[in-house]
Amino acid sequence: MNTHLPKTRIQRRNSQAILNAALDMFSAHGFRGATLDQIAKAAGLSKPNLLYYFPSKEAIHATLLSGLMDTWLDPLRRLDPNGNPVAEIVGYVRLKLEMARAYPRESRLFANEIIHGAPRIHDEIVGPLKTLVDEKAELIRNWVEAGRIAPVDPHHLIFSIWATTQHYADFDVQIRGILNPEGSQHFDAAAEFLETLYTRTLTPR
Amino acid sequence: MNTHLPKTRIQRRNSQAILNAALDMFSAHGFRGATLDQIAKAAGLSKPNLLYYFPSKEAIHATLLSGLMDTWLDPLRRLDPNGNPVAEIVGYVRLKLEMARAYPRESRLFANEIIHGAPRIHDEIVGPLKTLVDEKAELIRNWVEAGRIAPVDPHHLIFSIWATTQHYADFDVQIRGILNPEGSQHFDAAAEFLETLYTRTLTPR
DNA sequence: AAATTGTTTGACCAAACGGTCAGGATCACG
DNA sequence: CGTGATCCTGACCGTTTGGTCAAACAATTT
Repeated sequence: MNTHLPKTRIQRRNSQAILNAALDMFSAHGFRGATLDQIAKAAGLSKPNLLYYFPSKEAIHATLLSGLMDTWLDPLRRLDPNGNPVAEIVGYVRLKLEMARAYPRESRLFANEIIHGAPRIHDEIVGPLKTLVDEKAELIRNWVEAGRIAPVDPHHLIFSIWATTQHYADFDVQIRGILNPEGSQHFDAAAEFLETLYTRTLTPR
Repeated sequence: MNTHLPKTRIQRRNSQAILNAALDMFSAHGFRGATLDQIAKAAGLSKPNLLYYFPSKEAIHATLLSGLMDTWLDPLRRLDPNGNPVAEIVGYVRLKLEMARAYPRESRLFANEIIHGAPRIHDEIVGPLKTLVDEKAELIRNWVEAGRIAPVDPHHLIFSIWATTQHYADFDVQIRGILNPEGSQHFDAAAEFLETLYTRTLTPR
């Protein structure tokens, strides 16, 4: 492609500017809703110049998505079989929520793709993602069987963590409309709530 | 407008066909991603004929969205101050999940709108929605103070219910890719998990 | 300074899009 | 049957969009 191993200084700078502007636009308006002119303008380039760095709109989107996948799944990968089960899972929740706070654009880009049927990352989902999730679900199942956490369906537990944490990024407008928060303070209350939610659910009694 | 009180039989039938086809397209591809030609074709009409029933693409979308809002919030409205607190909330969860199963297109339409900043329903959010949510949050707060449910942040409790239930509609593709379910059986397991999640969280001890 | 390589642009294009319009077909009803 | 209202369509239009291209400009190397 065009973007791995950017050689010159200018290439690195412009590719980065394009990807950043594209992330803004794609996450705010969706793939179809974002235009090359918008992206180019936001990146401070002309449209032909933008297309000098990426062969197509599709290519920019693909670069963003594939670059995102790894980062996005990393917290789950780090769920440690040797740690304290409840602490591990609650820690995972906290990490995911911090990512929703720090990288809402990425979360929305991802959400958009999935809502629309994941046409460009379907293989990633039924492949590596499923493998990883199944592996971690198995780990959780073992914790349940060992009586170290209260019984729960591991897959649905993971889904609920994704849902509750990413919700704060994806539905940001709705939450702000209701809470009227200043800045992102409400994330602290969210963190506390989610910690309570999962601690009570998972602590064996 | 054009669509309230459709007079003739043909008007009723075609308006309905258009809205149904539009719901398909908008929920699958977003507002910008859906085209009038697609919608018209899916509704079995020509594009000019479609525009005989609705003045614009925007109008179709607005009709869908406003028609949806009421239905979507109804379950929350029915949270009963006189019922058993835990049962009321768990019942609300169950209802929302059933809606996600029965009306995934509506859920996605809504999700799409919010993700993209709710440009067309922002007033609804900071107005009626906020009012309703604040009112129900107050109810939950009272339950907490009366010791009838364990202490939780009411707003974030509601958010988590929205997130976990709608997730099964909005992220359907991802969930199917991971679980490989037949039909929508996995909704039963989801219902059981969520019931456990909220029962353990809310039951006072 | 010349030559090579890398970067940027204005002008342009074909396709797709939302929407219009004049007129033709069909229906309901006296 | 006739006639007015409703319903439907092909042809068309202006704009936007993703993308191309030849040529100009800048940087680097020799």
